[in-house]
Amino acid sequence: MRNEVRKAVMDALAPLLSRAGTDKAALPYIAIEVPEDKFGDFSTNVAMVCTKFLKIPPRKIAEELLPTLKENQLFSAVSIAGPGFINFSVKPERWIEDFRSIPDDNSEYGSLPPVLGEKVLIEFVSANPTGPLHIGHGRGAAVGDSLARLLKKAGYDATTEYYTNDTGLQMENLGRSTLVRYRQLMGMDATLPENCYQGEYIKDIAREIVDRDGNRYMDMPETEALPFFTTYTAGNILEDIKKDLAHFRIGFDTWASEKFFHESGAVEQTIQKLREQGSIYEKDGALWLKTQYLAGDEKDRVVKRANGITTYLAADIAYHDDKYRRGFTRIIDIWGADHHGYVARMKAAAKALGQNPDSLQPMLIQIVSLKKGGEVVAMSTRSGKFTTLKEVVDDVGVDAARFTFLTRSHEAQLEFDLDLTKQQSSENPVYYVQYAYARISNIFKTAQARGVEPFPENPAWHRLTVDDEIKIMKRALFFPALVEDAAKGLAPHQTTHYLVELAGLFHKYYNVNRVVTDDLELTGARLAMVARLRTVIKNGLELLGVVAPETM
RNA sequence: GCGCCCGUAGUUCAGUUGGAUAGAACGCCAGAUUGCGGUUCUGGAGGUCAGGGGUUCGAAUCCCUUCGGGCGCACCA
Repeated sequence: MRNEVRKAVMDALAPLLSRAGTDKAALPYIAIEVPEDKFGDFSTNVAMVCTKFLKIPPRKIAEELLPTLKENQLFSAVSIAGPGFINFSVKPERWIEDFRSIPDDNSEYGSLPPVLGEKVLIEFVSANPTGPLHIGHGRGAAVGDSLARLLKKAGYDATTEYYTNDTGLQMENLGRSTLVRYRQLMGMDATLPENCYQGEYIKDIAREIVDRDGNRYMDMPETEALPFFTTYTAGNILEDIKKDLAHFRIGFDTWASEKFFHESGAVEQTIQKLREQGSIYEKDGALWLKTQYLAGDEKDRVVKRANGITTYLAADIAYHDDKYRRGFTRIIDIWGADHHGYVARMKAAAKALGQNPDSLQPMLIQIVSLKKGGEVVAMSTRSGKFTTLKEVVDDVGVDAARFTFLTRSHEAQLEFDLDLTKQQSSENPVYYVQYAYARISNIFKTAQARGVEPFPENPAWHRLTVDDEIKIMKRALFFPALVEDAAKGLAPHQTTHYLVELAGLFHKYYNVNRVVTDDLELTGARLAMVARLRTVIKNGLELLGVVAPETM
């Protein structure tokens, strides 16, 4: 529908453009919006936006467009208002005509035609296998997964990936942590170094090794035992991470490993390539990437240390090179907000690799603060004192957790209220939306119990005259536009707001209107309507990875 | 000290690449509700968009500045 309005506007604008001798490629973005009710169904700022361009006052442009727009059969009314807005009312029969094309069988709806020439990679979570996922990872997971669903729905070729940092100094620290705990369990007087991982889960893993292999590693020198402990611990933790993610309904299309890029020689090759090409130079025995020159970074960054060991950044450059080689044209990296200093570095890397830096889109997820019993729960990472994703999900459930993570823009800090999220009442948006779905499902059960034909061949659409019915149909029909907007804006949280609004319209309607009545014709029409509403709610929840329940 | 992000109703947050009288939920106040299924609905109060300056037809949105909060400033990852 919105696209039809856009086309009508563009068509009307065409003569003015050719008269001015300009083509529409140079045109600024023209908004087709859904305004407040009183202004009609759609509005556009086209006249204001084109003022500078055409050197004509906004109201004058609007007046020139008006006759053409009024001829369009889509509209029942077109008017100029305020500084130069053009407001449209769409003919009621056109709304119904469009609305009836929504499937009434809960099937696919809202998918947009394929976007050609774009291949998107979304990398997210990518937590180091040094400990369990915490609540912040959960937010990143929910955002990344929902974004992937959204982009796919919007017609993009999108792939999800998890990058494991399974090598390097932190991995050694991890292995040493387990080794020390192991020795302690074997009765040895060993103390855990500062830079080691203090969490209880390390002890559990050490205990597993004791049960498995007994004292086998006690006599070994550390250099010999360490690799085993590192590999075992990381593998063990990664399995737990995968389990937690699976339970949170997060799946990845592909898994990438830092170790692989080192072992395959890709890291060295990439460094070599960039060095020959002039983006890397040598200073103080180390190799530096010109991040300052390439992307305005504060300073240049080391990719290979003086001791010959490559840095994390080096591997990440090789990894991103690999992403581009695999044919991705857009690379979305979802990171914690504490990585913002890393953005310039990777933009520089993209540029050095010969790519457009704009094709790399890091999304920084702001922190989550946990609130319990009205108080904010303190969290610190390394010390092992943090709330795990698993704890939260076990407490509030997968649906509520996912939905809550997606109620806020990813770039706003989020307060996660455990008590509220756990509550199964209308105060909790996720239940409010799910309840709307369950209610509709129940209406059909009622209809069935009363022997009413739930899907009449030709619903009497003209019987749907209640104000709220029209509102519901219009809002439901906005769904494809929502998919388009949210995908374009990388803003999956818009889906939750939309669903809450849609559910609100329905609850209000339900409260004053009965669907199943003795009036069979009206009943048939209303059933046809709520069936289509159900489709939209289900497909919306699907974008969030939240279940649409038949019963609560 | 330098850099990045943020500051919107009592609270948590939206605000569609600058648009019409800044919205929602929760909370609060007042009411409705024997009905398909409970966890329902209606109305109301509530704002210096942190403060100040600028850009223009028009600013919560863009620029400068002050204040307040978060984060980052490694040859760690």
